[in-house]
Amino acid sequence: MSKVTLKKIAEALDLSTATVSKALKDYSDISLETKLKVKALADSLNYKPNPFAQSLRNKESKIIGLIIPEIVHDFFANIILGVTKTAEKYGYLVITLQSDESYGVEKKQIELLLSRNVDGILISLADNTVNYNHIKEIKRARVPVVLYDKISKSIEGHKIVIDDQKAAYNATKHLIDCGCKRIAHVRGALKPQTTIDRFIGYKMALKDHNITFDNSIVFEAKSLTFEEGKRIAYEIALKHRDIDGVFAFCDLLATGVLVGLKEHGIKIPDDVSIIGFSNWLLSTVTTPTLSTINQSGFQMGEEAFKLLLEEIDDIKKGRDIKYKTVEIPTKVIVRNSTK
Amino acid sequence: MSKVTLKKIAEALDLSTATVSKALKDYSDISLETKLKVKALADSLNYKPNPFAQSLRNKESKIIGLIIPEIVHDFFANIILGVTKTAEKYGYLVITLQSDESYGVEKKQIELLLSRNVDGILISLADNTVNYNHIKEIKRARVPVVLYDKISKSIEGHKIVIDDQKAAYNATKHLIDCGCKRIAHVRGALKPQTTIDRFIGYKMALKDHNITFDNSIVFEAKSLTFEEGKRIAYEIALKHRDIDGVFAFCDLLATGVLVGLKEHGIKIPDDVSIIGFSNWLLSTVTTPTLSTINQSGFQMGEEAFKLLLEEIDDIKKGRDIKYKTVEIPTKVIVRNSTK
DNA sequence: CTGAAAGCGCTAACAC
DNA sequence: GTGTTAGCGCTTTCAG
Repeated sequence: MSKVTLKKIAEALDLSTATVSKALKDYSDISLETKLKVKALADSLNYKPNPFAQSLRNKESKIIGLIIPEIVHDFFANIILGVTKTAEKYGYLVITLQSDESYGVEKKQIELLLSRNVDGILISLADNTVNYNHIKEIKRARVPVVLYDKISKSIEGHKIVIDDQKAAYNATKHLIDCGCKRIAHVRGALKPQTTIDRFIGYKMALKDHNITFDNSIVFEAKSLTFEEGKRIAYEIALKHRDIDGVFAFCDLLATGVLVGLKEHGIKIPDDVSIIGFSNWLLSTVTTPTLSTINQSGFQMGEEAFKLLLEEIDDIKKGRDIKYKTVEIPTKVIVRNSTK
Repeated sequence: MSKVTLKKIAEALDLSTATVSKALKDYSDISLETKLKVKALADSLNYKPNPFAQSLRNKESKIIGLIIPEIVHDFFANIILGVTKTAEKYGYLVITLQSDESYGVEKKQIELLLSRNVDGILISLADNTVNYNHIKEIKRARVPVVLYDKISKSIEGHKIVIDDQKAAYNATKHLIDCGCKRIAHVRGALKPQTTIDRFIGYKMALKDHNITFDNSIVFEAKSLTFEEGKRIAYEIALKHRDIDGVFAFCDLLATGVLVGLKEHGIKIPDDVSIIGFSNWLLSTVTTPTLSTINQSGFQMGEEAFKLLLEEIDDIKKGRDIKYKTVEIPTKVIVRNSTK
């Protein structure tokens, strides 16, 4: 059973390939009769256009690239899902690549995607990416790019973000609303923008509620791990018994803090309230369950793809584009670690 | 800056496109001098062959499809990672699709991948897939397929699996080695092969160690959730106080059981030892930490891709293939929920 | 050692 | 309404 092509259908019907092609695409200058005949045969032969030929001719692959820092991660996995499901709906397929949070890998993968002529690229920048030549490379190749989640202000283009400052503000405010007076923050490493923004949101909330900011109860996590959260909890238990609230950079750290404090006989939430960030699966299984900030990866992926598609269409039609930054809403999820 | 093509290089060097093409591919019938000249110019012009044209000519896309029941899942996410990283190494890119554990979606996605002429497909069957016409469809299109994780014995082809019976046997044996005499099993739904196999392994271990099997302490989870684990724990706490060990189908259920039993004042592992399955992140953050079975998704993905590549090559070279089933080893991870 | 030519399968401008 | 033609960019005989 060799492949059925336009030519075969044309020969069988004694038409030209051009007519067959147009008939299948419902061109207005083809007679109804011919269209019917052609479609009937194409159907019965189960004709499928050859995508290689179409791509060559149309100069588009209907495939986009998606670069993710880390696939095994609830939030990013949901982004993959949002992107692929939405793309599918619009006739696009997605090639997913993991950058391992490395600038070097990220750069290589962009080249790889470009060399395969993808129609667009979705990328979340690695934490150690400080140089944007690789992104400019994409622009130079006139391929649409949309930055999502970890973006850079110094790059022009569509962007999808969450408002980390606002989310952190709300998390901290929730602790304040629970009656906390002395609220610690467990932050991430110094550089990434998300860390900085969540720290800023935390400080703003304190200020707006007349709580003096005290840098001695801001703890920098050396790694975003459960163990590191526990280590910091020990420090709190030993040296900072007056703390009555903790806002942690992410759920894994928060879980470590929760378990670590409990080991020292500190009651959650009676003695200390804790809130995390991201709404990972594990925040639903701790005892008590962990309050957190929900950020919908699916929605972010969905919006990211839609913006990319918009840019693809704009470029195709030669429209000029005004770049947008879309914000995905976040929400405080109240569970039992805050009262 | 319009695209540089073979033709441009040929004209610039006053050669034919054929010669340029061959020079770049180091054909033996091209003079060294010409090769050097061509390569130098191609390099300086940053020539990249047009993949659409190559695909059309060579009838291969260098892209494979990967169908996953559920992306947001530690194990499957690791499989994606193993597949894509390995594929990348061999010059292939991966299109990932989620079947939502649905036969209907799975079937559609296969058609989609086939219509895009992928060079091969990797698939883990949805739990409710009982009909294999869609897999036969792939074979009919002469596209290589490899089944991984959730396979079917009635399909011919390469397969990658873990030995669920053996793994469950070892999990149960570990409980026995810990001194447990009355071991419950929290199983999954009736049908999927994994559920059945883990149940069989459990029974075999009991038998080999002279423990009488008792169906009244086999609990069927209606869903693989934390809450369901808790519900079953309550049942155990109320009606089966003599149970001193629990082997759960997966870590999420095990975590529910652990928390549920603790709520009833049952000490883990002193009163009851618990072991889960899959080694999810959450098994490292429970109190006590959860013993479990590790199954390497990365390795499974890696092996799956390699087998697929083997089949692709075999078909290309017209070799006949003898189908293999590769087993990925599992390991008992001893943590603090078993003693 | 090099090149002419054919063709992969499809599309679109243009002619009839 | 339909067909002719001319590619898209690459690879591979086969002839010279």
